[in-house]
Amino acid sequence: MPVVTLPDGSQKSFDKPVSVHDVAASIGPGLAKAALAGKVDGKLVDTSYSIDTDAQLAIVTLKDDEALELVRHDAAHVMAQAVQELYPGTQVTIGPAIENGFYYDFAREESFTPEDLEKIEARMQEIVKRDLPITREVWDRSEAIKTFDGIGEKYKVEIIEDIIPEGEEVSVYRQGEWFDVCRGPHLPSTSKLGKGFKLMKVAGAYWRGDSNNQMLQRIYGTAWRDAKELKAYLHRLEEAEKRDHRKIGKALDLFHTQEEAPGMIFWHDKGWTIYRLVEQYIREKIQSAGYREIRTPQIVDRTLWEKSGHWSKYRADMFTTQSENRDYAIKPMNCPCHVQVFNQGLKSYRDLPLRLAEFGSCHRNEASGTLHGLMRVRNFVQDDAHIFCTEDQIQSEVSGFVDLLFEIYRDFGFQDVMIALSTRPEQRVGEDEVWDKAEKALEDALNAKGLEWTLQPGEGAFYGPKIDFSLRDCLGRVWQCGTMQVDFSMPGRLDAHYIAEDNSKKIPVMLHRAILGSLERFIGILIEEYAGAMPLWLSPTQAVVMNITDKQAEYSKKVAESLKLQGFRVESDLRNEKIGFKIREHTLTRVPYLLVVGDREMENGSVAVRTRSGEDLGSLTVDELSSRLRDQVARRSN
RNA sequence: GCCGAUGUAGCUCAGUCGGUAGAGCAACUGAUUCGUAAUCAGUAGGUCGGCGGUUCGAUUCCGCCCAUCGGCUCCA
Repeated sequence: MPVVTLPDGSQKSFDKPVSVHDVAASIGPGLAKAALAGKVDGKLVDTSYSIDTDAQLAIVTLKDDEALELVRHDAAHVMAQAVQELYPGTQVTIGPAIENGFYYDFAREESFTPEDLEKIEARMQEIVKRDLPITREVWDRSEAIKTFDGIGEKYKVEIIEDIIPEGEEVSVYRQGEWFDVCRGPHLPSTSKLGKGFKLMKVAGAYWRGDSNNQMLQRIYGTAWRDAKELKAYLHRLEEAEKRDHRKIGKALDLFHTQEEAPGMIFWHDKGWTIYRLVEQYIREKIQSAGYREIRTPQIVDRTLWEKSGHWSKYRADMFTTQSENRDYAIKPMNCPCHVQVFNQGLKSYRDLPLRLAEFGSCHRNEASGTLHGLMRVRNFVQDDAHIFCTEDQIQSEVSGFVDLLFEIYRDFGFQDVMIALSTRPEQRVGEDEVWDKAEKALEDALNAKGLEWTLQPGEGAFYGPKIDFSLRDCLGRVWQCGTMQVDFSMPGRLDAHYIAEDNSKKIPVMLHRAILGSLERFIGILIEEYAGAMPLWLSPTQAVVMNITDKQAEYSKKVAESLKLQGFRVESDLRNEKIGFKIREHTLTRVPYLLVVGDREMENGSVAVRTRSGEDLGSLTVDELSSRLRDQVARRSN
């Protein structure tokens, strides 16, 4: 005799167990048709789920966010069915819903081609049309293993064997002839998938994410409530692709790369201007935060890397060179050198915390397949620093760092920062009590700021826990920028010590920290964030003075010169072109201010000001303009 | 590194079922001196990513390599 309570508080009682679908039908035929799933006491279930005790029930329809996930998951199943119908012998593995869509990993000898994707998509549409009921079955575990083994699905067998404990039952979803092991829930039938899906790309993916395993073929798709939402998503993607820093970098003449130096950037003057501005800004920030900037060698004898532990662990990823029978490594990081600086002269506890910063150029021989524009390079410069301190100072240093980081991110206009705390991995150095203390220090610092963060257990470095701060690129890909890592290992390995208050010799803790991370990567993200229209303070060219006819050439030069003397980055465009042509060109290269001078302006000593967004600010005197620019630069506003 | 795709003029791209290639923009020359997103005309520009093979002949077909793009793995 279940009593079902609906979200509006109304109750319905039934004299026997009822399915979610039955309840929906008892409310109305429209709802029965729209019902895709149910939420029983907060748990998402199929519409066929039988309610036999009193329960809270919400009927899930396409309007609900949960439904979108079901749609995506079902799209994966329908795709797998389509693939297996079209390409017999292909084995299925796993196929989850993901952000914006779904994927399914297949094991098949031949590769899927773009034409195959079209065929598969067409077959999916057909399966949707067939309107196959999707039903849940419960199988005995050993029976399931036998069945999947019998049809040659060895990956499925492995999944059942590994994921489902012996003695437990296996839930299987069936649509027509096709069935798959799945936790569910699923839509009531394939037609509910509708027309809002599209296959996007094929990619390789290792079985179970392990590069020692066989490589499978992953087909990615996107799925939405309907065709209209799909179209909107595809449009958003197109727009996002226009922000790609590699495209903008070329279009705005910021940098280039070429075959002869894979993963390394040729910075052009405009891009390098941005780079220097970013670096100079950070330099000022860290100076007032009590850091001392140093500079250490790029090429260092291998013995130092052996001592630091990098040679044994990362040798393959280091560029090396040799001279006069000595082996060297081109530094992949600055920290061992910073310890050398720390080690010069006897340090006292009074010297701590000692914060050593360096914009050091590092090289890492990243795997070729991982390189990506400015985001993943082989030569980069970090806004790197190492803080030598006592264990007791960790928390206040972390706290101060987090404040500085957010102040800086704010100045660059970033709001959406993802924070993750990574704790002790299985293989590690250091006492557990020290780990406890360090992890707690990091956690407390984050919580004290009221920040949202996620925990990544076991993901810390072998030498200590860390906090990572990540930003997203235009396509939503996440890139780590800031970092704060506690290190109990390296100072000891490299003989760093200080004299404590009690006159004993102690090893300092070292904090590795960066705010922007790689300047290359950070600038890539900046370019995408602003779609190339950098805020005034970072614009390589802040204004262009353009004349209407040759008559105003001298005056234009004078205006440009005067602004340059005041410290602004200004160019003049005196070409014999129509004013519309010049405006178009400089608008497309995202110059913030376009200063037009004709006879009128020349007469009254002004400039006609237009912004890159097309706004007409009317006539301003050069003084009025420069105070406007100065103010905007000071506020770092866009 | 692994899987797949791609590589043609400075840029964006078309093309050749094997007979050494084209457009638009940019560049250059000339004309035009013009008021807020493209003035007109002309000229020039390519070892068709690299190396090798097949062929009378390869940018096109085959092999290897390099780079790029999308994923996977990795990221001290």
